[in-house]
Amino acid sequence: MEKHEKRKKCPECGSPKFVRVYERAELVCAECGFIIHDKIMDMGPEWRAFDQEQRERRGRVGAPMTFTIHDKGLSTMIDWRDRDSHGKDLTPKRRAQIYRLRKWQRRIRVSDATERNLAFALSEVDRMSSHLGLPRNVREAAAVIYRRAVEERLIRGRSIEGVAAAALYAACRECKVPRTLDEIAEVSRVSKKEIGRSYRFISRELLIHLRPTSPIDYIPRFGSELGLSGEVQSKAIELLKEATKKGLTSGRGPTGVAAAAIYIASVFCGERRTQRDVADVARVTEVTVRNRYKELCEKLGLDVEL
DNA sequence: AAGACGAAAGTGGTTGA
DNA sequence: TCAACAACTTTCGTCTT
Repeated sequence: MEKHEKRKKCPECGSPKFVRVYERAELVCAECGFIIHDKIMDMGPEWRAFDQEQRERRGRVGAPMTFTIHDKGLSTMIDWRDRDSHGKDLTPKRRAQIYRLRKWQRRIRVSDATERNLAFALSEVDRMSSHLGLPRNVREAAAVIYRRAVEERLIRGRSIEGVAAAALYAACRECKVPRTLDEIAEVSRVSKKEIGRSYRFISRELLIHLRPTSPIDYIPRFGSELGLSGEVQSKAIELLKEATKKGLTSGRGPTGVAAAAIYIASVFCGERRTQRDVADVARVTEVTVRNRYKELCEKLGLDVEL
């Protein structure tokens, strides 16, 4: 049995220890925090089954269905070549028939405006996700939210891009892979302001109630970007749990708090990063890092020896 | 020379009348 | 609709390593 299990090793530090973070769809090296694989939720199609039992248990059949293609990837395309399945030319009569079929398929598939808009919106979601390197499950979640928004007729008067970006923002938070409004806005074609407005609107109308983003959710990403070990990240999370208990995080920007925790943890574990570096990945200023870090030190009674 | 620290003024968004 | 407000940023000068 065990022979088949090739021990994976971290490409960064060679450690065989990993921490699985399902909610974030990440496989994180326990030693250095390197993100091995951010798509562990996407385990591929179950196209093959090796015995009768597996065949019966197989959950999905056929090509995988997805919410990110406007017709859920289930439509059949008529080939554009005028050949039959053997590659022979079609008779003129047959060609005319196929031509008419193609015409109707086009009309049915993306005929009305809503279908076309949906297709466009979902391609936008996909484009933005690619830019941000988001795992597939987040894209699916965003697509589901967008579809619901369409069904509830919430798009009228709002831009498709705005709502698409808002759906993605919501999906990120839902999946605990938060991105800031700024980050979304950067890869979007609309302003941060509009995304925020759309987000508030659809989350109210669709009754999506998301807790305010926890600074803890930012730790793996920031830690990884700074090349910090799992040890530092655990320490930072520990710090943040303490801080949350004492109400130090409410009313503060989660990225700033996360940055401060990372900074403290990095110093603590002898893997120091400068305030500048930490501030950069968290997209806040050094001043904010300092202020949060001062608060944390004082109120948590930490002795800081640098 | 680079990083840390802090004061002071400015910015954009929320809130409550 | 507007003003007060808190969080955060920008800028800049000083201190520390």
